[in-house]
Amino acid sequence: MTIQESATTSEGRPQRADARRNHERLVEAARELFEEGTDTSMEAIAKRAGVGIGTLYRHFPKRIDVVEAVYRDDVEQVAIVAERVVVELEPWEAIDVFLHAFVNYALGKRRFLNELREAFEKNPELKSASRERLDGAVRLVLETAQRAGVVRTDLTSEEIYGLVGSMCMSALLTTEQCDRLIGLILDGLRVR
Amino acid sequence: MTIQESATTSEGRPQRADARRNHERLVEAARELFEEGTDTSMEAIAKRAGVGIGTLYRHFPKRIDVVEAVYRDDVEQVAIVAERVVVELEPWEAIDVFLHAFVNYALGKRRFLNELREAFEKNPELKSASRERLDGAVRLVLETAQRAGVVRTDLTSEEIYGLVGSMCMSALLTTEQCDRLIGLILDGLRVR
DNA sequence: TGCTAAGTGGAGGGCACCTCCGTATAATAG
DNA sequence: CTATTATACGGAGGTGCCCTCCACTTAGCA
Repeated sequence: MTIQESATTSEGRPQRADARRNHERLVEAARELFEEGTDTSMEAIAKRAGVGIGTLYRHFPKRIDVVEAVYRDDVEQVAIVAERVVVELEPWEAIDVFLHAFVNYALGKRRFLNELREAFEKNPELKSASRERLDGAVRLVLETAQRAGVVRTDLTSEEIYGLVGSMCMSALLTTEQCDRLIGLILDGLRVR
Repeated sequence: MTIQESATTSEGRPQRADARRNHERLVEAARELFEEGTDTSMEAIAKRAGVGIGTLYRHFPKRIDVVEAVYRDDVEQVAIVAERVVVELEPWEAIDVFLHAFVNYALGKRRFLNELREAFEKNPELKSASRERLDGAVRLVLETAQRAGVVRTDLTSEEIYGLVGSMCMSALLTTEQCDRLIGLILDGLRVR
């Protein structure tokens, strides 16, 4: 668990402005560095965020807490994409854009599967909460498309989630193969 | 690549007896320690093998080389089980015992999937060679059972290998679930 | 404007991977 | 059996990483 979940700690004053800014910078820096491998050092993350190493550790007591924060943020981004596409795009376009964003998210996770497993073990709430959030995002987009009649109705969000998720996690498929398979899945979903 | 593949280097004298003994001890010690997590230190491996740290590094220049050696050895063990069961056991018993040994091997690999991926990347020959060896082992046992008429003939070794392998690799299944599923698969294979 | 809780930053402890090189010894030749 | 030498051993110490600690700084409030 990181120091705060929202702008305020559970009791007492609101978090100071500089602390909040640094927190955001650190997550941002960590995500950028994780893009190219999980073997980034804590020092590198702090440096990139423009803060001291002590500050990094104040916000994230252990290395695994940084992983967790980046993961939480990624999940949030995917969920936000879902909420945006259903109001901003046509139903079919929405599911198309969303699934690609989802795959993009999931493929990134392949890199630190081990670290993620560790984080899940340490904190089961993380697993269930993010799973719920992601499943809700898939459901939102899928059901919108289904109600609009552009996607077949004999599939549930869990099935889509499971199919796409495990496809991305498989060590046997390349990124390109996953991309092509997403096209295939979309074709299969579409009502003709 | 470790220092030697067999008893002799590519040219020149045979390897010294003490070096050979230490090599075996090191692989043995590493396997035992890896059983309970890949975060074992090099010092711990050397100590358990009863050799100095320098000796460990003489045999395995990088940490990943130890992982590779243990993996090679594990694959070899599975292949040897295959060769033994086909001559020592009845055909049905043979496939039963072998598949359990195979699952046992594969489940152990879940622990250091990341490290293994790294080893494969560094040395593609490792991946193809072990895959070939394992597939050959499955084929030997399967075809023996098929010729004896105790196993259905409409399945190939690749299919069994893929099915059992991916089942074991899935992060979603527990060891117990895999064990039960192996029973299921065996039931499905048997000619009634 | 001054007070103080909240926050910052980096020196340094401890541990892990790996290198280097002086010492020891197995294998061979005389 | 002894001498020779390539081969192998072992561990002190270099480097880098995770993390702790605490003296210093600052945002936010009265």
